[in-house]
Amino acid sequence: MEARVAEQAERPTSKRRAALTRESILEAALRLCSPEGGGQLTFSRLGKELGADPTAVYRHFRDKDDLVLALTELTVAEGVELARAALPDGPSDDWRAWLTVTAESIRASYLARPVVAILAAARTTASPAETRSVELLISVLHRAGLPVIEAAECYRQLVDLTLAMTQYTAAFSSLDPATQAKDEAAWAVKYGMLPEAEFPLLHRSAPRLTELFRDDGEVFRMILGTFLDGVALRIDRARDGSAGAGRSA
Amino acid sequence: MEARVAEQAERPTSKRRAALTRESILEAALRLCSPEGGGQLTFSRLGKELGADPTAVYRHFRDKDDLVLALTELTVAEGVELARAALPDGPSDDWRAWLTVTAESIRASYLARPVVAILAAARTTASPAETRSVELLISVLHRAGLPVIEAAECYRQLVDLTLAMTQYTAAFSSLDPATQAKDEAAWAVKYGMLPEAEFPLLHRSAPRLTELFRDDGEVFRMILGTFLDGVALRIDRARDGSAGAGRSA
DNA sequence: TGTCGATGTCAATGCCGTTGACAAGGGTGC
DNA sequence: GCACCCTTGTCAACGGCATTGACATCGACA
Repeated sequence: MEARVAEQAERPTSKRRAALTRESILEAALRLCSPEGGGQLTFSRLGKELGADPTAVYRHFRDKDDLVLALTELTVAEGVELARAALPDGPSDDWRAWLTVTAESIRASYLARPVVAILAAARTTASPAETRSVELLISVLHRAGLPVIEAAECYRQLVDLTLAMTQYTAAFSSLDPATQAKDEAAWAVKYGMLPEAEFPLLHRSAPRLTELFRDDGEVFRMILGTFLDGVALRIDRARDGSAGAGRSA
Repeated sequence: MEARVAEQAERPTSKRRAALTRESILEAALRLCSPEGGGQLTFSRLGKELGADPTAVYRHFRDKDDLVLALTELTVAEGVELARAALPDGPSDDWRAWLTVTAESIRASYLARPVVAILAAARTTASPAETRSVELLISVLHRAGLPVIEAAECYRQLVDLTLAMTQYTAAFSSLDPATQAKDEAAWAVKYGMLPEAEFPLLHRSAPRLTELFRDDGEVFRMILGTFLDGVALRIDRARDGSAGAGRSA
């Protein structure tokens, strides 16, 4: 079935305009999900983008969730690819760089389609491309000195942390500008006009806090840095603990 | 205006059944937002819960966003209160316990109303009750040895991390059971049936990973732990750096 | 008593996801 | 070549959603 659809895509059948295919629909949907896409993914908008009836999409995807899941798979695939391109092929000893690049890649590919980030939210897809990447990541942590189980836990923490933060950022960036401004105003009022006598510390750090409000990326990088410091500590502990007994399995 | 509404609330006017007030609406809304509430907050459901016409709510809240913001303020207020009850009144030296309790309290009060967590998502409210709590938190970090600005950055990291993770969990828990099952099945297929030859590490850690899939709370606690280890490192560094110059301001 | 503002009701609007009935068209078997 | 069917696209409709405007009600106050 998949093959037949692809065949149709290659030969435009020379009849109607560009027959709808899974791929062409996903492309159009990704266009709508981009930051410039307008902030909403609906069937009517999708139909307009494709020059076809909105309900035609239902011939290729069971429902919206099905479509969103496919978009999510494309997105994580791109994230994995992004990370692979920036990392050596085999496992490396620089676990910190490895984890940083992985996290930033996931984040970048999601933020290129904020709408997907929001809709995918808590969904998990089982994309095969991702699996090898996970195995590699765990192996890097394991070679760094962490027992296997702990390395796996660490991977899970990193991924959840990254996905949650990314979704958090995407949700805010996809608010209409008026609402965003309202929120920013709330921050400014809250932290900019505090009486120094009652809130000396907040008063002094207000400039930095408002600065951080505008820069989600900076906050994420800081969190990631602190988190990785914690991982470093764990690695040290694991090495010290297993020092007398040699390399643990 | 606020006073008049409250007055009406106290004297039920003895005419119609329980006049609608801001408070009664918020109460009903919170009931709908609880985990048992049905997973959706809509005007029609709210109207039914109140025994009134759905659109009557518009006399008390400009629109849904206004309502959600009010619910959010209640929620963070409860979170702050929860934390305050579990912590000493004045600043303490146990910064780690302080941060842990704060994070867990925020998380707990949001997860008691997952719908609010989802809808509030990236919104920021300027609730005055929260401000004192923030000042205290920064002071705890400062007393632990962090410069003021760094302490503020640390507060920001903790809050964003906690809110993002909480929202992430709430989003998943508010999926309809069928979808949740589908996701869990995806995980099981992905990590349970991996060929040991190709994915030795994933194969060994699969049981732990599936266990973690079911327990968001555990993942959050682990992330928080690792993060706080990173904070500890920063505190140590700050202390070492300022050791020769005495207590920094 | 009459007026006004605040509150509740009702009907209607427009967008959303989704469904079912129907039409067109090409591939397959005769 | 013909009939058939399966896939694909179209159209109209449904129920749910947030929101709005016109109307009714009722208490307060002059």
